[in-house]
Amino acid sequence: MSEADFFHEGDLVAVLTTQPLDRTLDYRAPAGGCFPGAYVEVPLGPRKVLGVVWGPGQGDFDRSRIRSVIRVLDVAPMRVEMQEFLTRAAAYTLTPLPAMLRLATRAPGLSDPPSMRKILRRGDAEPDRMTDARRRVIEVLQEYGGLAFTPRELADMAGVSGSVVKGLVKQGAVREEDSPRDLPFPALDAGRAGKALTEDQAAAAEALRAALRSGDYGTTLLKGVTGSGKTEVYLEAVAECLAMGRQALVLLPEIALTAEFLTRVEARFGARPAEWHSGATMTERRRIWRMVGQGGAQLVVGARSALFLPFQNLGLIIVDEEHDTSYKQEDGVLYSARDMAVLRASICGAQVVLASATPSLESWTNAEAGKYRRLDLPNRFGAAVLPEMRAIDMRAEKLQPGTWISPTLRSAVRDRMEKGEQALLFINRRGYAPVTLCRACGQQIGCDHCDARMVEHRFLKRLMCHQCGETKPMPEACPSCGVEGKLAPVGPGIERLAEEAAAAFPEARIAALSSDLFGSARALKAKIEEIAAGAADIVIGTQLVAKGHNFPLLTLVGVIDADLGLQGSDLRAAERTFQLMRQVAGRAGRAERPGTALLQTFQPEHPVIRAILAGDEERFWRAEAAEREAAGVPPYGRMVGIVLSGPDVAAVFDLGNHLARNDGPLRRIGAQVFGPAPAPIARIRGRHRVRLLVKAAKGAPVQAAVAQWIAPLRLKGDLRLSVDIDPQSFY
DNA sequence: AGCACGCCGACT
DNA sequence: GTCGGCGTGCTC
Repeated sequence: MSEADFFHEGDLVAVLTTQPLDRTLDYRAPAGGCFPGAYVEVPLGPRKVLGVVWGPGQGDFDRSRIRSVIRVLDVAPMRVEMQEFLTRAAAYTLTPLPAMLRLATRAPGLSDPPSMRKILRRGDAEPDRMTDARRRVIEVLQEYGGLAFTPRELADMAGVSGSVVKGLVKQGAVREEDSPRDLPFPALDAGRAGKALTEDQAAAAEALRAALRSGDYGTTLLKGVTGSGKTEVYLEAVAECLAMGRQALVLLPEIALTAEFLTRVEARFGARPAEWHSGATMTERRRIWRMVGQGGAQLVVGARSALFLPFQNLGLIIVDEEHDTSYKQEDGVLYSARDMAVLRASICGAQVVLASATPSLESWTNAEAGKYRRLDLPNRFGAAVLPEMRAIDMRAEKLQPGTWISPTLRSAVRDRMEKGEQALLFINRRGYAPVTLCRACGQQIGCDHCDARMVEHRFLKRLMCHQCGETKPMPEACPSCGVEGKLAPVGPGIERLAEEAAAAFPEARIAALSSDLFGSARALKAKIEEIAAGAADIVIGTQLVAKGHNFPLLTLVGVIDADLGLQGSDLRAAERTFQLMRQVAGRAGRAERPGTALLQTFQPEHPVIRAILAGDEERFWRAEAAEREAAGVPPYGRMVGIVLSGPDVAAVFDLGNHLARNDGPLRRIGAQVFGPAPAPIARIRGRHRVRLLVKAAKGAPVQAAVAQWIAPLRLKGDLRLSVDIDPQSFY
């Protein structure tokens, strides 16, 4: 930072606060001046708030009313790259900049001075009288040599009360010292030898190292199944980054941030990295935030919000399991960690590694288009044994209305149970939103106004399009084949399917697995471990959340509705089905007994189903890509979700209709608006939610148009509006 | 986000 | 008369 950028006392500076104001406010620089990027405390009305000196003051406010910055906080100033990152992330996600700043300052005690704490060492004096308790304290201090303890730690380790320690301090047998509360993280040794790599792994690692040495931005899609050594390969890139003196960040989905993973990192670098996750204590968060900001943390392993830590010299971001949908969703601000990682890296000249066995279609497309480098790791143990995959043609099956397990699948399940093996019944989406289809021809009832399927609305007794909200009465005969009485709502929820399975197999032990059903990821993980050990005959779930778990007894997977997503309602459903097949390939069954997968489908000849059955990955991606391109949906088109919510349904719908009617700014860029329709989660904590979907061409300036579109809104009462750029689900 | 200001209904 | 509901607007 040059001298010219310095603000002297009394100069006007623009300060961005974490308060939801739509602009920066002018203040006078404090005594001693300040640099741009300084974290400051400023007066705002009767309060003191946290802010960042964003640049020179705008000077458009009555000078006599401008107040002074109270003080500059004792933390490393925000770098220009971070300012740019926050600004562009705010613009991309249509989030107010102050909300973005909040994400970047989510550590407690930023405004506290670097605090000191008391630590205890062995003193020179001897206690006047030696007791058992006193002896134990002194023994602990001697045993650990030069180490110092907090009073609490020392008392606990010696098994005495705090007053014993206090007494010793008073007599000088134990000495008190001040020590900074936030210490740098232990240095990581990038020079240690890593695990021996295969030729393929070594080549991939070298490609990543070379990319890092360029010092420029670049993104690499690192594709490899579990067991292909992905982690070893990207840890080599981390080593190179650390050796260059730059910081590295490894992002993991929250559930994958395990002690096991950290142990591997520790084994590679000889010390534990900083761990940033939702369970971290206030003290840990503050230490990480400060140390990342002043270079006292070389490597952070963390959940998505770690992207907003104040790195000073970030050289590498790993996004592990990049396809994981939990990378979207964030309380407060909606952003995709994968996209934000790429944005942050492109601003600060860092490399991104997107690692996955089953990349998202977005990343696959970017690699195909040459925007990302692509590295494929072949399985160390030879080609994965894919399960034997067959389609069950549901048009030929005789099913009772309201049931979903076909006779063919049923007998396959029974067969496994008789052999003492397990079966998984897989539903590739959550919730309960039955789709109406004809059991004679397999055709689904589509909406006349858009391409989405219609869903039965149980209260209205009509069909409703969950994309545009259009309703129509349930027809008697199938509009496609004319057969009467064969139209039925299809689409089980986990609970409904569990009931059906319990009725069909009364003696079976059934485990229903849904992330909604478990309070915590830990409880879910424990349940999965039980199941892997054989505690259930039939497992019903929406995903195989079992990273790193083998299911030796699981030899049958039944996909209840493989058609979901083939007609544009839930884009990721086909991806999830395909990913499940890959996961099953790696983890289910024993070598001598590879699993079987049965896909219930009404469209066995559909190219996507055929690609899944053929087990041909590239063919699947191409078929999926073609479907999406034809439909003009992501990644070949842009979508934006607008969710309106409020306690009064009518008011929420009124607002939705008002928006839908006044769509001038959207039409000007050739975008369409669908809705209002009930949001995927139609009610949360008494608030009704309604969604509008904006669909635009790929290059269209959709953020600007949406911003213009919603700008004139005045949200009355308890109405809320949130914008979801690139939503994950569209049904 | 807070917090004050201000304009309407049920009380001492 | 006044206490208090929360709609509206401001904060450099």
